Amino acid sequence: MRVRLQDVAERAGVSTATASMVLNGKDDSISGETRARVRAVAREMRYRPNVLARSLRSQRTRAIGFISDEVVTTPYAGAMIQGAQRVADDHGYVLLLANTDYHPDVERRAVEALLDRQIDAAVYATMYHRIIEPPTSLENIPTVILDSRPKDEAAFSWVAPDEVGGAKAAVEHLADAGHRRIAMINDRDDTPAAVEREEAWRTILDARGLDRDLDLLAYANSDATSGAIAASQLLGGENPPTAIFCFNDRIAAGVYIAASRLGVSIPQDLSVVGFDNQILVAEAVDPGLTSVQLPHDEMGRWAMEQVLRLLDKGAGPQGKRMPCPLVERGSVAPPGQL
Amino acid sequence: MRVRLQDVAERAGVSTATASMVLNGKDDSISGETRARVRAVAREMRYRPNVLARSLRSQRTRAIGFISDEVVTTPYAGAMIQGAQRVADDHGYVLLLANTDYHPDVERRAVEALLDRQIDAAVYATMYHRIIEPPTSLENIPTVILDSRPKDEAAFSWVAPDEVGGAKAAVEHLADAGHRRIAMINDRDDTPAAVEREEAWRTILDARGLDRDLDLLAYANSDATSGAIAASQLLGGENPPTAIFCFNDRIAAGVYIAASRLGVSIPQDLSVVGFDNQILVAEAVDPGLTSVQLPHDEMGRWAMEQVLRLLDKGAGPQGKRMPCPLVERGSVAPPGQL
DNA sequence: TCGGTTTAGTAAATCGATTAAACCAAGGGG
DNA sequence: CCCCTTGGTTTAATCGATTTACTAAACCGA
Repeated sequence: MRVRLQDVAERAGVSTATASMVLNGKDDSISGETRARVRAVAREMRYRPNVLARSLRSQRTRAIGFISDEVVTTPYAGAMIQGAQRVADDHGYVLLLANTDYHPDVERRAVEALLDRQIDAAVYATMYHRIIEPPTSLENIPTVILDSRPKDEAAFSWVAPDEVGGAKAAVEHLADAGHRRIAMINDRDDTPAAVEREEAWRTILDARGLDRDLDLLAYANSDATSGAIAASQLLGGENPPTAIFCFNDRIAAGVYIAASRLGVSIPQDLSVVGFDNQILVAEAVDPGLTSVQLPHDEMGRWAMEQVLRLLDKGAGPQGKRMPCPLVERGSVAPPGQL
Repeated sequence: MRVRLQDVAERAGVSTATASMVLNGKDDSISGETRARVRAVAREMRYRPNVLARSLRSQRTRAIGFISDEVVTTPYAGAMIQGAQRVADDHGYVLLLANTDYHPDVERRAVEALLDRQIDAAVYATMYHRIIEPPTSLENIPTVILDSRPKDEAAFSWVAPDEVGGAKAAVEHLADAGHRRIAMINDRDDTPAAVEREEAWRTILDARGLDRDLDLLAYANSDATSGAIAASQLLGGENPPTAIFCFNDRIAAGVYIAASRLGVSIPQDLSVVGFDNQILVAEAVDPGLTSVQLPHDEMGRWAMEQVLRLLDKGAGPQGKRMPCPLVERGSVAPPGQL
């Protein structure tokens, strides 16, 4: 059986009230002697407060619900949880995990379960950047959206990647290397990530006065096989690009495959930039893939820090675009002298 | 303010005792009429019990601590959490996350924090298979070790990959394809994974009467660059192998890189099998990498199921080796006719 | 009609803390 | 000598449920 506050109090010859005050630092009106005795006994008996009882009384649990659509299949998500978890831990908070499986009913049940446990606040995370509408029951507690944006930006705090900034950096990097025909293989889905990255690509091409033919844009599903098909298409044209900016690293891996089959060598004949900076992919290909990093860890941290801000300062909702730095490896070089 | 049981009871004109019994199905001695009324009122008022209060009274929280050394950086871990989480969820349990950062002090603090919250049981997960000694405070509650084995196998339940079985399958697959010179690139660390996979490789070579020269075994760190170096070494010998079994997929990616540089084509001139079946890597290379899958999801499920078994049947500790299936892609073919 | 059993329900204790209010002794001021 | 602080501590209420022990009324057979 665990040692209770009462056990400590008895052994120290005081009431539980006194013991409680001493151990919680509210000991202004407790004599130094008693204070020392209680502390000594508590340590000696290895007393640890029952958080359940404390929370019930104080109406604060120091638990944060972490709701996500898929928990963690990709390494994507891992870093987000990790970032959030660290910050929570540093402040004596604990994370309560739940997932929605992309299903409204499951989501409702999961959120209820968390609220039943009286979580103080929640983080609502998604596996990829999109526009969402969290369950209304979350409006009653501080909630931060992680890796997406809410339909109603005034209702929730949120943090999402700065897709435009990241994509611009990627395309500018290629332009700076001297490329004039920079293609893009985008994802087929109509997500903010796809839309904004493509828009950024267009913006830079125009700003730099570079070629922007129709046949410099191709679409693929987000996997290597599909990426290889799109790449063969681009490279098989009559005036092929000298550089390709890919929606993600898996598509970029497909570009490597297509290039190798066509006898096009990277980076001499073709430069490639990916997105996501998935170490596993970026370092599995040769030469290493230059890629834009999604700042999952930073976003996770920011989300939790924002939760804490909302909790103690009662600050208002806030949105944040997190910068996406370019990570250079060996897949970019000046265009070949054809 | 949330609706309390008392509110329901008042509205229904009964005592909280009655309301509690009705809502918990202990209503043998409650009239059908009262029963119906209480239920109706509860539904109408959207009553949800306060789990904190219930847990305090009943001494059971329906919360399971999930302790891991790194939480989740690799996709490895993701699947383990996922598997465990699903099972927990199905049984009305919730996961409380904590990590140890491979540091005993952090671990102690984390475990204390969980115990303070009165978790009913714990899962102690690691990012890779090794021999561990969980903190003694966990011996007081049902604890299952996930992806490792305890020093004292009688004290804890555990589940770990069947390394030997998986590795044997891989090497046999190569032998079945007709290879007689099957090399292995192993990890340098002295972990169960490395030891057991190498042992399995030896066993099969001997059982099949295949070559087992010293120069068929190389070591590398677990990344592509290091794998490439080891592979060049193997392939540059005077009597090079026709197949390589790699400790993991990242090393296998290195083999691809080395092969491509040496003009050795896969699978015509060289067959490759990896370990881990990391989709990201296995599908990023061309041809796709045949690899042994680590059953993370299954292990996660099993661990949680075992936790539940320990909780309600009070069963004794148990160990389990989870099979590692071989996933075939395109990296294995019969040896070339040199 | 009486003791005994059912039926239907309630009062109060309990889980383990926190905290507002009350209490008591000592000392100082009028 | 009484009142008022002040310091030091305790009493008791409270958080929101569960559960044990108990009661009141109805019923039942002899």
